[in-house]
Amino acid sequence: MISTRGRYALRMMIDLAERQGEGFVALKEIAESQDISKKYLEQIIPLLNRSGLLLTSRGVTGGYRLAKAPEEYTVGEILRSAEGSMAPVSCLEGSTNDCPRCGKCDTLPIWEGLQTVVDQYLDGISLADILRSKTEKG
Amino acid sequence: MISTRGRYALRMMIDLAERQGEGFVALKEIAESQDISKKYLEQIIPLLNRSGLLLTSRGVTGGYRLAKAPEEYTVGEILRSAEGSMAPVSCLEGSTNDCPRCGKCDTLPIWEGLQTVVDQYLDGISLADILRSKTEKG
DNA sequence: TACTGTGTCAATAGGTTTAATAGACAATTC
DNA sequence: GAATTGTCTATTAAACCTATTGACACAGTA
Repeated sequence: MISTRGRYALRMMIDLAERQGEGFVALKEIAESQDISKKYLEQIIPLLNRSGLLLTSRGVTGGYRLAKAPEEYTVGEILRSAEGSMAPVSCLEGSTNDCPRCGKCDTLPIWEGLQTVVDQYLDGISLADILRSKTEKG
Repeated sequence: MISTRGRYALRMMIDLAERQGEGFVALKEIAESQDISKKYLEQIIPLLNRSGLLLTSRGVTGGYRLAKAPEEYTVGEILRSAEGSMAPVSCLEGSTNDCPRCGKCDTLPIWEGLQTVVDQYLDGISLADILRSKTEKG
């Protein structure tokens, strides 16, 4: 289940992608246009920032903008940054599997396959794809 | 993220599938062989039972067995029974979407696609498939 | 320089969920 | 009727989710 952290992060990134060329956009504007608590978004931003997804400007004319072109962001990378991990089970988080049953686990291959399927799907969608389907629809 | 409810349920169903022909298997045996708290499994069983996945026998020789052949169970159906829902976002739970942003939501198509991909993967694996890959491995 | 609007960071809190544990009760067999 | 099984309800400790609050740092502008 994807929490509001990931969903809000994605909506914010889409909003910023739509406003490319407007320079830095204040968080207040994003929060209002997306109808999300600004204070809560504040907590999500560091998660995106430390992955280098955003550019920041401080001061009265400050705000955020995308660090790359919309084509270069995948939904998967955004969600993984915000959620910390998209692993379907905890033993697939991190680089090593610490589960004591790991060697004889009958279900592990299922979770590994699920993770592959999910990652392939989410990494196959870019921010640009989302903008494209928006203009097609409306 | 799949919780222990779903993971334990799946492991229990695999255990029962391996013991087909042994008649009714006591929960105590399953809990011990899978190293899962028997009392916790007790709570998961009603979730599987109300979906008709198990046959029950009470009394001193009682226990559980599969209601169908292993080929007829999919991993998806077991997980959905135990977890309640495999929807990636809450607005896709249930039959109607009550989200007020539903009509203009840019991200909804992404979650719908994710759900489709996940369901197709999980419903493509049967308990018999899991037993098969076990014997192949050793 | 003082002011104002921005981002940054830490702490807190209410609610829900998770993962159990415990105990009373019901059914069945020997 | 004693023992062993399943069934049901309640309780709990910990974690997590979803914010909210407030103090602080920074950068333009008057």
